[in-house]
Amino acid sequence: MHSLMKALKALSDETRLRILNLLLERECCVCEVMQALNVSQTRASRNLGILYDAGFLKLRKEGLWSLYSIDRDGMPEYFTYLLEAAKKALKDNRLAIQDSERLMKAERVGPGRVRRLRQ
Amino acid sequence: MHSLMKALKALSDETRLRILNLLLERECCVCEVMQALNVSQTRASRNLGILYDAGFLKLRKEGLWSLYSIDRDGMPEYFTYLLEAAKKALKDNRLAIQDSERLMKAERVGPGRVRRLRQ
DNA sequence: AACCTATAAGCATATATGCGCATACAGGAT
DNA sequence: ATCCTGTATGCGCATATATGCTTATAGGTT
Repeated sequence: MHSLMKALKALSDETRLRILNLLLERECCVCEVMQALNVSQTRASRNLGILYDAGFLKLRKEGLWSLYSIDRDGMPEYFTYLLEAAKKALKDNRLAIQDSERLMKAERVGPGRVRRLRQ
Repeated sequence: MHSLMKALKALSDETRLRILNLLLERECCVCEVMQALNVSQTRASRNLGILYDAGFLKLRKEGLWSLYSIDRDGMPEYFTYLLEAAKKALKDNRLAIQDSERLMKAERVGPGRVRRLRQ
């Protein structure tokens, strides 16, 4: 039950649902998430970490980048039901759609260069 | 997304998962829940209310009793996935099994008489 | 009417959560 | 080695959450 509670807590947050929405499309690094959601680096990293701890994500390091993706093989069977529910609920969500669009334009550069690009 | 978040928040609590476990078996009144979980009246009532507000339960009044049950027809489609996940995760849970056993012995009497029965 | 009884709601309090700021850490480049 | 860059973490603060105690409400009984 503890694992389920942790998973549910992890999902019951707007930021993290939005992140999940991105990762349901493809693997992302922290800097892509922060661009797509338009949130701070701290916020992106923290919430990815929470989803990771809950068991939804796996992490792959590539040079400087931390690449997160959904850990379909590693997670308990019943997590799939939770993902399915999230998928259904996010399908027509305005915010989630916007995020997905911004993800397409996002570049794999970190906060430093993002800051510069914005000026 | 707001509805999903509310649903997930409602489920991400031990007391409420235990309550859901009972209601997956059958309709219950508040006093039966408090006996099965061995918690205070306030706690049983509050958490039933939270599950109700989130959209999982329906309420039927019968005399003094408030009878809560899972609202399969009234809830959004994707809630079923959440219930399915909870069901799977609770299946072998020690606490949940104990609760179910105590539910069988519970009587449809409120806190007043429960207190007296215990002496 | 007065009195029980089952449930809900207000209030106070302890604990948990989310976030930004600043800083630490680690891989690459020079 | 130093410097830059992407990510993670400690700290403090504001807000949210869960719970018990007490009180209110409403149906039943006598």
